[in-house]
Amino acid sequence: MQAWIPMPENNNAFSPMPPWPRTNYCGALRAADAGREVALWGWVATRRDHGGLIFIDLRDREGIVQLVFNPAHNPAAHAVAEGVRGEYYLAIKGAAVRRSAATINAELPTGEIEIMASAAEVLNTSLAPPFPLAGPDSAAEEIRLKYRYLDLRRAEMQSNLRRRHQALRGARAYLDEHGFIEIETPILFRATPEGARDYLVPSRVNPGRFYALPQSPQLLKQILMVAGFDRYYQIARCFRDEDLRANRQPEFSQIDIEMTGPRLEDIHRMAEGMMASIYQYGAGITIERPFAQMPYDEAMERFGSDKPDLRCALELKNLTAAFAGTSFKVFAEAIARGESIYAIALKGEHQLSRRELDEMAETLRSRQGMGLAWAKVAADGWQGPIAKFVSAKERARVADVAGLVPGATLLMLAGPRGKVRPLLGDLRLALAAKFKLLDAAALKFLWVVDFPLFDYSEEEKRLVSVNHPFTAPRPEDLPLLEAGPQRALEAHALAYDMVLNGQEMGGGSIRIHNAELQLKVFELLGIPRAEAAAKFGFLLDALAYGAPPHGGIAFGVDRIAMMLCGTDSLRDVMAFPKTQRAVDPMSGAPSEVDARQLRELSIRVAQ
RNA sequence: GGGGUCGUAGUUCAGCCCGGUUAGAACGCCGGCCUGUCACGUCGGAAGUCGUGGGUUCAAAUCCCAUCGGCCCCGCCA
Repeated sequence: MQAWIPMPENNNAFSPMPPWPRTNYCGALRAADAGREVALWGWVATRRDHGGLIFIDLRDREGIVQLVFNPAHNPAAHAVAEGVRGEYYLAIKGAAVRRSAATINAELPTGEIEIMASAAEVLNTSLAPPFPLAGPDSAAEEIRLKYRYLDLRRAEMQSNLRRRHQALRGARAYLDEHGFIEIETPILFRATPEGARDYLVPSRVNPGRFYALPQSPQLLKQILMVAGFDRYYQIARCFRDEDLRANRQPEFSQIDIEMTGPRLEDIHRMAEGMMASIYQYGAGITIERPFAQMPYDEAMERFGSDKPDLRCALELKNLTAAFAGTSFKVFAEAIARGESIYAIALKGEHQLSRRELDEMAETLRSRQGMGLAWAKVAADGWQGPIAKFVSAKERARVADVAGLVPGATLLMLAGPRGKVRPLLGDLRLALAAKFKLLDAAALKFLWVVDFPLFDYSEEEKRLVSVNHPFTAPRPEDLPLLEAGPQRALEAHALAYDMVLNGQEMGGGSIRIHNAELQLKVFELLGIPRAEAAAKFGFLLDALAYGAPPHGGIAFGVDRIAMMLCGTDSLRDVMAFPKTQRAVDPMSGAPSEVDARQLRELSIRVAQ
């Protein structure tokens, strides 16, 4: 960290306001502006000094424009340009003139004109930037984050953040138009059980007590429905104290939406309309509606994922029945244990080498403890290590189920269905990437519906919510909730995810608006009535006062921005993200604090 | 918490396997020359805690151990 900034040399004429107003953005000038007198402010992108003539590319948020300093035309301005360096901030005046045919730069939107400078002032000097600001990112991420103000000057980051802004404009425009009211909810809220680890904030005036930063405004938006706002939205900041990933930051934004009395299709049509507006504003793309819909069970069965990427036609095949009675020991034993055999069949044009197959099998064996069985399908039988254990009858049945043609490669896994399907789902995506089966330009939207209400946590030895504990079950499944935890696992939820190209864009549910049912769900989750009353009493109370049926959805703003910008990293669509260890290299957060601050908060740091 | 990978001028990287002169390149920076460049050109120059600490060795950027940091992944997280 720099202890002090070296005093810039020619800064004796400090003027807090530019000497003249700006008439145009540099990058917004066009051929049609030729002949105008313009006044510009901007950063020096590059300077090309020909000894006499000096060219400067001046940059602002709209782009760059070429300035020409000619000593014969204006010696004073030329003298200023001689002393100028990269990232100096200049104010200039001059005439926009059409370039001669030979000097037009077709690479630049402003390339048909240039500015003959008649006056120039240095509003601020600059140290030499620590990394190049032109072109794509060419510096380590740590350095980009430390000098984020410079990184954000780059055209790519300017474009990403503006696209994100446009996307949010699209969301707001749609929601405003459809009667949704934007309401802010507190950042200082209370810790609740379930879900992710909370960020805690100590209370000075209540020693020993803590606020929690909201993981989402879930409970508050439900209470706003009880309060009668009928339709609510918010671009909400959410906080989760979990380990980071390329697409996970400790604080992130959601478009949070709730409405009173919706049917499932009301929410879906609304969300599709909003997404269409986002794509229209954010990318100028018109997306097709309504979106396709697929039950969770089907998604898992066909694609091994609850967020299938439909850009790829490859599907999983259930071969359990085809191998019934097989003499291949591994499969026979799996079937005897009640397990399943699933497979992916690659077409003949997608060949894997023996080495690739072995590596794939080795990865599955070492990481998952699963044995991959593979076979290449020839006209007269199968080839591969297991071929000799498979009878002609079985081959025929498998060929039928999996639609095998000669030349195909069959990749099979045997094991518990809950394990085999997701593994093959991952394999499917890896194969799709390897053989370039994904159309990069396609936008395959999908609603995944009919999620299970509960899952069983081996770790905690209890039921856990698949979505969150406020998700309503399907009405026809209510009796299952009364029949104990085992039967409750069969219950389905009125929950849905919006999936785009294999990414979860958003998800939501119809909520429980009945206090008794809510208590029942808490009970199934192993939360005793007393604890529920202590931690969620305010919600239960609210539900008891004429709470209307309600439901909603929340979208990941950052994910949406990533899709729109075509980047794989959240950090490229956030202005000030944190590193994988949740540190901000620019400000140094999180930092130690004064002993006095800790004392006021009644906090002692354990050694 | 675990696995992988990277860390060498301001920046991006080579050198590391196989230890041995003065640790190189490009871009950037500084200075000279240059009136149509747009990644200007050209001549010259400065610039290094080889992440840090320890060990092995006559000798370590290079081999070993530990540690810190970036990134990716698993766990975790919807």
